[in-house]
Amino acid sequence: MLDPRILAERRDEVAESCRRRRMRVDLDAAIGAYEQVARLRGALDETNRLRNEHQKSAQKKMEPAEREAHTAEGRRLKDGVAAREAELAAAETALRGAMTGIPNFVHPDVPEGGEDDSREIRRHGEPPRFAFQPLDHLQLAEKHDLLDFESGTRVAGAKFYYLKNEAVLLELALQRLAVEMLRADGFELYATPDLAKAEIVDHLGYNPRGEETQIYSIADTDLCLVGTAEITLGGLFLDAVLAERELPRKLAGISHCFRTEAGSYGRESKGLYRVHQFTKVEMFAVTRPEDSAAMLEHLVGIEERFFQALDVPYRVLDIAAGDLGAPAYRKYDIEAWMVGRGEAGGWGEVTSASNCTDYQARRLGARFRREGAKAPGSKGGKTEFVHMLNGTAVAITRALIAVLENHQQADGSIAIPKALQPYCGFDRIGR
RNA sequence: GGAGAGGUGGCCGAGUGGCUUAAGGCACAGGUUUGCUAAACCUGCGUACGGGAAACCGUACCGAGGGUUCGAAUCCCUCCCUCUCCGCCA
Repeated sequence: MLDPRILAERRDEVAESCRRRRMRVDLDAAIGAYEQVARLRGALDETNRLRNEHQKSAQKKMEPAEREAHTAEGRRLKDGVAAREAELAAAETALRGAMTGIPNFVHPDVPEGGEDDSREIRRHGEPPRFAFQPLDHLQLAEKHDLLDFESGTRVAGAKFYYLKNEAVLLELALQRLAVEMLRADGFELYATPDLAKAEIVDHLGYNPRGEETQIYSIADTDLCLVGTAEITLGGLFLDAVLAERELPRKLAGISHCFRTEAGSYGRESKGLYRVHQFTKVEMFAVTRPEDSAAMLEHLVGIEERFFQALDVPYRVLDIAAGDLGAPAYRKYDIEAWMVGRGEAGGWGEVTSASNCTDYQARRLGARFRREGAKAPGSKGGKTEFVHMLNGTAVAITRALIAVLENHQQADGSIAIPKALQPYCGFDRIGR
């Protein structure tokens, strides 16, 4: 969420950001709602002040008639307070509604346009050339008995699957490789809840309910199945006030991810590419405002090192404004080469790293106190909102596609990248 | 799941209707003093919003939400959470 005061001050910038994102948002309604809230809060404060004054004057002996008049006046004041509180609550609800539709600012260097306008900024490795007809990951899985989509469909529904045999060990190996790399880089390791309260989901900028939602809800509770550990890692900082010397915080979280994939059936959704459940190791960082840009580069660097270790060709994209999520100020995706995409292979998204600046932090109440400022318990310690970033270390299903398809051999076997071998315990699938 | 006890400021902890818009202590910050280490004393010390150049002033907040009352940390109701014991269980 943006700060309504900042919205009022920098209205034109926000309007520009909405234009670049191709979103139509009524900014003036939000500004008006904020002014209304401020006005009503002032009125409530004043009414409360009168009421407090009135009560203090009652702390003495009074004649019955005087006492009665005083009591009547007290009732009147109380009703006034209640009425203004109701007005204020309604206005605050309206303001929240207006503000949640407004996306974050956009970094000036982010490319204009939509999905197809993202800018390729780096490329590593070359798509493999096979002297034989390569198979896609579904065919490879069939050949080596690695996946069971049919049973997944029968037991849980379309787009659910079972991993089997070496695929199971590869899932664990990919997790372990990612976790070891992150630990070496100073990340704190977490295994996180797969459910979160709708309120937390909302605070991270995801929409937990409604037609378009990507999020599953648990019936008769206020819980959601998380779409990413970004939600639960971010939730760690609910109403937190951190010391400056604690920053940056770098957290790695393993979770299962659940997505309804509403409206996405039939689009690039072959096999494991788009499924309702997968396992992910997520990176989450909390920084001072001046450090978030460098942290975004750092997160992408880790993602690149991971795919280099898997010996998979990839490219890095600076995502265009029209394709950014509402909380993201800037986003880099990594696309790995996938042999099975399109006619002759293609790039498929495997990771995504976003700098959400203070957009999520404001809603979560995640702040920090500068070193110069006084500690809690003493005077004058202004707090500032932290910046929050997230990035995929590894989304197992998509990494699995890339590994299987890129490392298939002429004899039909699949070579396992060296970096994974210590963790999975084999160097080849098949033969 | 059953039974009991609790949730007060960064921490500990007092507080059963107006004399507390939260005592006292710890921690923290500034100062005074004692020729070391250290201690003693004084002062200050929550968060958010609004007003003010500032000193400061106003309002809200004692787990959350309702209720009673002219007045609630304090009484009533609902919910959440924590702890102890029992049961069950991976």
